[in-house]
Amino acid sequence: MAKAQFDRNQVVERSIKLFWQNGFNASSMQQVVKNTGLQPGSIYLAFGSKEGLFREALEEYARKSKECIRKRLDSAPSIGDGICALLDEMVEDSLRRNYCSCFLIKTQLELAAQRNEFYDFAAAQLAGIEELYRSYLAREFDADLSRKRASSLMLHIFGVKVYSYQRDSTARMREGLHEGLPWLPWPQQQPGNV
Amino acid sequence: MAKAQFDRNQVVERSIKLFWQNGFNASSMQQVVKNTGLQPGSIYLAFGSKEGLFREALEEYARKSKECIRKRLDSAPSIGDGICALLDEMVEDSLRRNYCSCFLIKTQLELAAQRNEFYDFAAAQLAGIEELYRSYLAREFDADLSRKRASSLMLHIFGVKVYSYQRDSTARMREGLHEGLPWLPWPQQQPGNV
DNA sequence: CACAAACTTGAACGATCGTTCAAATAATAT
DNA sequence: ATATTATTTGAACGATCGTTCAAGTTTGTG
Repeated sequence: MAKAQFDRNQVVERSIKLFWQNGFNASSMQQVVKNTGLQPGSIYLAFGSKEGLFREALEEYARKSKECIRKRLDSAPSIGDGICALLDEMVEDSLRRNYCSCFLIKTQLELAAQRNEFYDFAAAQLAGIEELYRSYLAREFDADLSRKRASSLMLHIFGVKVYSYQRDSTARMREGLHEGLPWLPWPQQQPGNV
Repeated sequence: MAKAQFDRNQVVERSIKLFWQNGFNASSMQQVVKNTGLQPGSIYLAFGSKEGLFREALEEYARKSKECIRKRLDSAPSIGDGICALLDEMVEDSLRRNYCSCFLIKTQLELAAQRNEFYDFAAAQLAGIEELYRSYLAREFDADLSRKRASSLMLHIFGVKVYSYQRDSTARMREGLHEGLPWLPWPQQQPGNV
């Protein structure tokens, strides 16, 4: 018997890129064929359907996203510092030429009307990320404040993931983040201001 | 010569509903035919293409959105009160069974990868809305603070438009908004809390 | 009423969609 | 080496996509 000849992980990675960029509906299986180098039959044998491939891509993206947050917060001198670093990365990310917001958010907005499994999954994962932040904040603040600040933080993160599409938005985003999240230990006040 | 027999405005309104709900790609012209009652030929004579109809729908949505903001802020006792009322409406809106976020934001996220005219239009309109808030805030705050608070407000609005898809999110959103926008004259502190 | 212009109709078009499957090929077991 | 099984191939399928257009109908004009 022959083993799988292709690197499943690489196929999933390239599918993440495609689906993340264009969304579910605007990504065709023919683009998948082109981007992965696999033939239709191989894809369908391995993933069953377009939905199957999308599911695996979305799950992998969510897994990596949470892993990334945990790593950052675990390695930071304080939770606040870690969150500042994460927010700063998000703002920096908006400068990339092919900025793509967040795969989970895009999936939720695109597929909300159909209320399908992907919408539910994305919602659950985003809720999981809020819970992740809350649990970290709970190490430094009381339960009530942790909950409130996690909510406020999520509002800002969602905001950044949309605001990033605006032209020359990085400076305004940073200002807005400082305004709305004054309890975070921002590296330094922007010089010569108020 | 015969005049147009159908109500163009009604067709645009129904197209807004369809496109807003499902997005550009997931809305088919056959659904438009079904929802408007018009035949394909009539639609193409009046709007030229799917893009043409979408353009008119998006433009009308943007026009009404800005009008709605102006009305609210003009009729409020203060800018802050008006903004609170608008935010409260957005939070309330998330309880509707067919909540659809914001047509401009959804369009931007869906069509960003193609960098087409609709993406540019949506971005410009959202920038216009931020400018609208800034100009109103400038009546009560100095230029620098108005700019910062308009940015912070937009981050929160974008945040609400995404966060609203989360289950039972209204209470957490309200908390998050109070946390992040403490300079607004919120009607009353939630009772029996901190 | 007759004519012309405006508008509606809806079957049909080519393109592309997601998907299938019989045949070819490659890898393993005997 | 041979048989068997796993995998790949890629042409082709039916469905649906956005769109067209010749024919039919309605409306305004003279």
